Amino acid sequence: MDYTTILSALAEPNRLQIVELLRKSPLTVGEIADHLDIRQPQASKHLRVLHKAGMVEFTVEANRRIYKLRSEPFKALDLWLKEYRDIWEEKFDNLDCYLQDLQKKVNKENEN
Amino acid sequence: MDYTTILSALAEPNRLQIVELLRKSPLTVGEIADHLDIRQPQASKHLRVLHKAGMVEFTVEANRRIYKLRSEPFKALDLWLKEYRDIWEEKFDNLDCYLQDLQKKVNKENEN
DNA sequence: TAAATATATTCCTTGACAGGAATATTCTCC
DNA sequence: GGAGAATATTCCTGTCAAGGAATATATTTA
Repeated sequence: MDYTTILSALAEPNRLQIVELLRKSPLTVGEIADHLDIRQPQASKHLRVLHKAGMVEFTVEANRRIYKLRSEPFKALDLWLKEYRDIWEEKFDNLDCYLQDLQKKVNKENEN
Repeated sequence: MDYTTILSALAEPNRLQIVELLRKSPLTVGEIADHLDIRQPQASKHLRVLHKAGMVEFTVEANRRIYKLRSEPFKALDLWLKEYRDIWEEKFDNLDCYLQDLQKKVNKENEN
């Protein structure tokens, strides 16, 4: 899954809004369509694009599907964006470095 | 400048590559066209889109234009992405919280 | 001033994609 | 099993964006 897939999935206004909605809580297709004031088929189609991009997943609940965000693409975007941080964070003083290293260690320990 | 503008600017493969290139160093239009193996007019057009999205700026140097990245849209994306961090960083232990608060204080002091 | 270089712009064509409408599929409940 | 609800899919149409080719604009150099 490459970046342009994720980015073009997010570039469509309705899909971006869907993602914003799902950030707060998982939702069914109908609920999403209601919130965005779009018709159900469009909601389904947008969700399909998001799903193919790996950005959402769903659980089947009777004849409804409950969609929620997946973390991986956001992690990927974050990783990509990290590479650009030194464009605007040119200044690293000692305390900053110390805290960042310490933070990394803590995160690493939490993975186990 | 809203997010979808930035995202659709980045969603095009050639433009994403241009951004990746400019991350390393500023470049002229011709150099960009060479690197991406595209024709000069397409490079100009893509740069125009990136410029309208506020992602690049240029300095005029004789009859050449030297393009470089602007930091603002990346800051904006980073800010947007921050809102999604708790999707995958669900676990906050005490040490984590302590360090994050401390980090915020440090950043705030650096702004002055 | 003429030629050459670097870049931007315009026009045209083609392909992708979003929305509308209708329909198919799947499940629940009576 | 039939009706209704929730969701997915298909077909159609219009719009928009990217690439190609040609041209315009600006700047340097001879």
